[in-house]
Parts: sequence; structure tokens; C-alpha cells
Amino acid sequence: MTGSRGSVTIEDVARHVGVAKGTVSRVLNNYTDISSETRERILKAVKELGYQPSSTARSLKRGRQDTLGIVMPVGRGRGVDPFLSEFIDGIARALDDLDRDLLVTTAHSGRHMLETHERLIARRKVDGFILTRTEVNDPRIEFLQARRFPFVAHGRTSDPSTYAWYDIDNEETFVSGVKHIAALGHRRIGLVGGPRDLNFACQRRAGYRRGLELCGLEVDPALEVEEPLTEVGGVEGARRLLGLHMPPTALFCVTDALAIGAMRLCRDLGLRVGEDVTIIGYDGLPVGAYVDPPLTTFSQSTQSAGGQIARMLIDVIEGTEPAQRQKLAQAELIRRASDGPPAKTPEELNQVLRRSV
Amino acid sequence: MTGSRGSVTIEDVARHVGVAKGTVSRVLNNYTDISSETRERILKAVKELGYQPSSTARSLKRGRQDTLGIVMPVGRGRGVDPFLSEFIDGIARALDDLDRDLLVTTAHSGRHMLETHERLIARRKVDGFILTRTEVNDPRIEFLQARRFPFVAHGRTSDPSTYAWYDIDNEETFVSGVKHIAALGHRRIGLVGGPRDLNFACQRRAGYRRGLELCGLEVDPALEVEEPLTEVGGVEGARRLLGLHMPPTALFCVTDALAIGAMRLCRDLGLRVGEDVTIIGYDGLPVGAYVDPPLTTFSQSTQSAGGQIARMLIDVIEGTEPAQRQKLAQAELIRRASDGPPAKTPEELNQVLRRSV
DNA sequence: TTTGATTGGGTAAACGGTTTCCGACAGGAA
DNA sequence: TTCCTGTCGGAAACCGTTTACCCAATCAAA
Repeated sequence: MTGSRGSVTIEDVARHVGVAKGTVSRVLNNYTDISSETRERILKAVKELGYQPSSTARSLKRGRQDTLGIVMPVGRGRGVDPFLSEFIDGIARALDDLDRDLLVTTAHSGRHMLETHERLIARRKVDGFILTRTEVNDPRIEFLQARRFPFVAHGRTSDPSTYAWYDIDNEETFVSGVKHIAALGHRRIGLVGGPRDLNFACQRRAGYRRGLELCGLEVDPALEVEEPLTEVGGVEGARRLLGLHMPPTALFCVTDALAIGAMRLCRDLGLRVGEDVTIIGYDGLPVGAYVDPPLTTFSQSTQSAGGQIARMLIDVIEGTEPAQRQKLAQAELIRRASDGPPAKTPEELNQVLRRSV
Repeated sequence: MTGSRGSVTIEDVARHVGVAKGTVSRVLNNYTDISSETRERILKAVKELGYQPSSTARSLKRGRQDTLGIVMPVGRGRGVDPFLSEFIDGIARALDDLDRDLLVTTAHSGRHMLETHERLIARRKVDGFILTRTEVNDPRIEFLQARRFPFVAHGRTSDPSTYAWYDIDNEETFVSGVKHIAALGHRRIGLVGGPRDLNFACQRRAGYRRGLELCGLEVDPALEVEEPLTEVGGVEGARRLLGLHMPPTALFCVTDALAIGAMRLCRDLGLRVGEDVTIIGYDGLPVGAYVDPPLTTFSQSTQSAGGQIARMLIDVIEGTEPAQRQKLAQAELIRRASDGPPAKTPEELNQVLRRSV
């Protein structure tokens, strides 16, 4: 009743019904040239025996794995993006419907990342990749394009015309964020930015600048800092900006982690966030609603992004022209309590800080 | 130079060298009966052609996938454990060394979870499973044991004697936590617990009770609440406990998310956390250091847990008796600023709250 | 020189599916 | 009856490995 390894094979089913295994295969793959009588008998046997085709054997013959790959960048010591849980959840849900699976790996350096992709391709473990944390000039994209291997990027590079991607309209979002802050009455708005090699950090900075121009405010490079995307980076960035003789009254942070760090510093300096200093983040992390005061932020649904990207990737694998699968999504403002009209002018802020430091 | 599908096969290598493909295979699998001269020539060709064996074909023949599976439980709408990112990171790093991969899926219900395991087994996509969020009576464990399919559980069930697991010594940790709080001078200590079907929640409650007894404090069921493991649950649990006529002066929360919610409620009620009310969490979430005041918590290295579990699972797959692979790890207290001697007696606390509500 | 053991490596059968090719049979038209 | 067409399903090749089995050559011992 079972194959040599203990599981039911197509051969078992065929013998049980008294047909050739090719016939069973045809039924299972919905070929039309099988009489409905035979079809019924086979389906019944399949159910009875609990037969499920071996995906390994099927893959070997078809040359397709029905598996997608994602290689997550991880920092030296600690540090995976917390957003990845949700992202993976979105992908996995979509794949569950599409009857495919997801292979997850990590890589701790750019080099390791490329090697990992190469290994997974050579060993034929996956049919395509999902790329996260896209860099301005991303070697993975060059690599995969050269190999003609399917992929979808979460976030664009400097030249996004030739491949498939899903991205948030970072620039537009930051334009609208600056407009929002300016409308509250702020005149000096600081940017706590991220590393220049991450493309979204650049897009957000560009949006920040364009927003200032549209509001008729001066673009002052002194009001822009770049920090690693952690809470510590937020503390550091806020410290540098508030230490200026004309400090900003609002800090626009490119991620929530940065914003949470910046809030921490303000508390330590005795400043009231949302009154003395406005702080806005970006990510919509759930925890943002529970810090003090609750953080105003921009949010994208990471989960839905994951699902959409998975679908796009499958299209590309099945032959759709990659450039046909590009999507720009909008983030929306979640207004909580860390923003408000400036209670102090930059000069007053400076005086207070001078006293407290 | 390449097989019909564009990638280099063992046949290509064999032809290039002028030997049979069996010979190439033997070299690659470190058989000893090949002359070193032939071996060299083959290895050289392998390198030149960039040959990597197809894991699909290899799996088919060997009956082994070199792939581990993990099915993450996810809530209805939103909500994966944020700790899963780190956990997966730990697993992936270990597997990278061991030349294996990780398949990740999600399941949104108990039923779906079982079906998913069954599908992955029947389709022969993985060699073993890592189970997370173990329940007191976990159907997955029964299921996998009946199928004789390898797995390692992260967390124990009520009867942990017959399978492989890795767990934190939850009970002992909570005993020591209660001792710590009592030593600060607290006499009424509340527990913000989790759902009863999660085993770690039960273990932590047991530790909480034993700790009270050891300190000579009364065990009062009114001081125990059970909430979903989210920030909202924390708000709710704290509200119920602080609403008692003899409210606790300390809240011991079974997770950091609960603790963060509880802190939020205290702030809203005008209570100073760490003075009027002591709050301690458990998980060591990075964000805990950035809430106000920084959260005192117990921590386990999730990443290291992932790595160890991966290794245990591989041992079990390779034939080690599961009961031989069981490990109890200790969590350690990370003292920050949300705990301290009680500034108010329960009576005073009650009066203040009566006024404010 | 014959024998027996050893070494090196070729041959071919699996592994469990999919798919191509082809033959048997039935039914309808001539 | 003969021929043609269409339907159904069997046989076998194939996907890329691993491995059991076998044979040839070499060499030491008898």
C-alpha cells in the first residue's frame, strides 16, 4: 500500500485502481482525455489512500520548485527589522492560496547575500526572489538581471525602469508630511534621515526638501542628519539637531525607531513632545501607539505589501514582462499626539536647552 | 556545456572530464575509492563549470530535503509575534552553517495549522518542524508523534517527557521576579497573565504563585488576570487590577507587550511608574528600553534559542532519540527603571485612583 | 604462472513524478 | 465490410542525482 519510504506514491494509487500511473497523473493534472468513470475511480482511490504527489519528484520533472525565496539582511550582532515578521506573514498568506511555499534565509553582509542568492539558484531551490531593503545601487538586482532570474524588489533603486517592484511613494509622503508640519506653524523643520545607500532614505529626504520648497521654507543642510535606523540613532540625531543655535521645532524622522529614540532624548532634556517639539515618524509600528505621547506616523500595510509582491513575483515567474509589474502605493498619516503647534520659537527652545545642558 | 534547462548538470561535468557521472558523484560525496588524480581533475572541472548539484534531484534520490519547516501562528487581522523575526534569524544563521534551508509558512487557526503540517509532510517538502507558541495540550505534538515525524518544540506542554524541546525556565524566572519585587517592599503584587492554553503563561503563573508563597505573601486570585498578549490586553489587565479596592502596588506582566500597555494606563491615570506602581515585563524587547520609564524586564536571547533549536532538530532528524534533546535555559533580569520601592500603600493608591476616575 | 585480494571506475537501476507517443477500440460514414 | 476519426489509456522516456553491482587491471603471495 505504500512506497519503499513509507509514503503513498502515484504507483500505489495506479496499482490500487488497476491503471497505469500516467493515467493517474493525467487525472490529477486535469487532462481532459480521461473518461469520467475512470476519473471518479482514481479520485476515490486518491482520497482513500491519502495520496499527495511528492513535490520533489514533480519539481525534478517540471523544472519548477513552486517555492519563492527571501534573503533577509541582518546586522552583525542583533537586529532584524521587526517589520519583517509582518511582511513574511503577508507573503505566506498569499502563497497559501497559490499553493506555493516560501524559503527564508538571512545574510549578514553584501557578499554573503549575493552568495546566498547564487547558491539557491544553482541548487534550484527557488523559482524567484523577493528583495527587501533595496539600496540605491543594488548589486542583487544587477546580479539577478544578468542571470535572468525572476525577482521583485520591495523598494526601487535609482533606475527602476527595467524590473518589477513595489514601493511606497516615499517622496510624496514626505512632501505631505512637511506640509502638515508647516501648517501647524513650524518654520524650522529637521530631518532625522537614514543611511544614504538605502534608497528609501534618499527618496524621503528628497520629499522633505521638496516639501520645504513648496511651503516657501528655506532648505538648510544643517537641519538634516543621517543616522542608523535604530532608537540609538534617533537619540543621536535629535541631540545633534537640538544642539544647534537655531534648533528645529519639529523633527521628521524617516522611521518610527528613530522617532522613538528622538522622543526619548526630548524627555531626557525636559521637553514636551507634541508641544515644545513635534516629532513624526514613519512605519506605523504598533508600539508607536503606546509610547508617551503616542507617536504620529505614516503607515503602509506591510502585510498587504507582502501579499501583493508575492503575486507579482509569480506573474513574473510565469512569464510576465517584469517592467509590467510595478506598483507605487500610498502611505497614510496616522495622527496621534506627538505633533502640534510649536509652543516655543527656535530661540526660546535654544535658551531652555542651554540652561538644561 | 549545459543541460537542457540551462544549468550545469553532473552529466556535463562527467563529459567534460571524460568519466562516468557516477564517478563525479562519488567524488562529490567523498567516497574513498577514487584515485586522487581523477579526483583532482573532477574537482577542477566542477569549479570551472560552476557546477552545483540540483537539490531537487538529490532530494528525490536520498529521500531527504535538507529543509526545515516552521509554521507561524498568526492572528486574524494583524499580528505576528515580533519576536519571530529574531527567532527566524537565529535559525537561519545556524542552518547556513549546516547547509540546510528553512521553509516558513503561516497558519491562522488550529485546524489550518494541522493541515499545513500535513501538507508539508505529504508533499515531502521538509524533514522536520520547529514548533512555536506551544500550548498546554498541543495537538501538533500528538499529530507529529503519531506520524513519527521529527520536530522540536519551543516551549513545553504539560507532559514534556517524550519529545525534544527547548524552553525557558519560566517558573523559576517568575519565582525570582516575585522575590525581587517583594525585596523592594511590595506586599500586594498583581499578575497580568496570558491565555490559559499557552503553556508558558501557566508556567509563569505557577512561578508567580510559588514566589509569593516563598516570600510569605498571600496568594489572592483577585490579583491575577488573564489577557490577550497585546498592548491592549495590558491596558485592560492593569485597569482591572488597579480598580480593586485594595489594588496591587506592583504589576508583573507575562510579556513586554502587556507591560507596555499597563504602563500606558498608569500614565493616563496619573501614576508614576517605578514609584507609585512597579511594572515588570518579560521578553527583553528592544523597544522596552525606549518607553518612559525604561522597562525592567526578563530576557532570553531569542536568536540563540533559534540556533540551538535548529541544531537539536537536525540531531533528531538524523536519528537521535528525541527525549535526549531537551534543554532548559535561564532568563536574566534586565533592570531598568520601571521598578522601585512602593511610594504609596494600596490604600493610598486606591484613594488617588478614586479621585482621578 | 596461477590465484586472490585490492583498487578504480563504468553501468544501470532506482527515486516519483510528467509527458510524449502510440495502439486499441468504438462509432459513424461510405 | 472497409475506412476514417476520435476517445481512452498503456508504455516508456525523461528530469538529475545516488548507489548497488560488477568487471578490469594491478599487485603480492603462493
